[in-house]
Amino acid sequence: MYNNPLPPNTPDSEQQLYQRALALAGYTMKELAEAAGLPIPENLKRDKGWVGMLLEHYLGACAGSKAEQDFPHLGVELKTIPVNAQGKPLETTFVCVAPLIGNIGITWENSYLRKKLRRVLWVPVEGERNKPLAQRRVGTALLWSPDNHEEQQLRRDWEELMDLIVLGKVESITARHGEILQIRPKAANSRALTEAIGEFGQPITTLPRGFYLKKEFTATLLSKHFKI
DNA sequence: TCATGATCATAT
DNA sequence: ATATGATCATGA
Repeated sequence: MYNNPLPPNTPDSEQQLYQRALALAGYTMKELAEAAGLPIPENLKRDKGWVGMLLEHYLGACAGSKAEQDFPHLGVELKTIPVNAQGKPLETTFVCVAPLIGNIGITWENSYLRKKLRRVLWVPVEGERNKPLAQRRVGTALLWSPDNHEEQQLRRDWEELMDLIVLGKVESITARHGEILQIRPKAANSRALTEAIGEFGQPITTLPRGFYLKKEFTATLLSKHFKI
């Protein structure tokens, strides 16, 4: 197998990527889909990742890549985020799967979640369900890295949640754990199972989980940047 | 009304 | 089943 080749149109610097993202502001999904020659679904019920894939296309992300970020050569992760008319997030943000086994030697410093969030290109897109997908517009993109405070919040939550996983308490974790990070199911359906550690240290089978950023956190980071 | 738990599509 | 991309939809 070949390694993931970079797309021919991938940006070769962070600034170029950012400028390209800024240039999308104001366009509707219909305009972008038509210009790209892509069919646009009526809604996202059966195409939940459609907006993300469309933006990946425009920004030259490595589609289908198994690399650690969308732009591995730049170390940047792309996140589209659905927002309301006031720019507030309508959904939590999926970051990555929570590892339920094989966590010996895993620390915050070398964690996959930290790596994913080191540098994020946030692209807000109107996402209110009463607005037809075709009419939804792209907002102003934001390049972000966690500041010291944000990093400490992330670290505390990650360590608390990972402790529970390692101690066999994964099935007692709810979305209410964590200040800014939460763990929720991330699966095709409730019958998809994966291996984890049970309350007596024995192997169990449970729903795959993912780390998500809570809405209040992403709302704050977006507003911080756009405030005056 | 809204967050939690559940789910959808596709590629490998 | 796991990874990518996330949003849906129902109970509180």
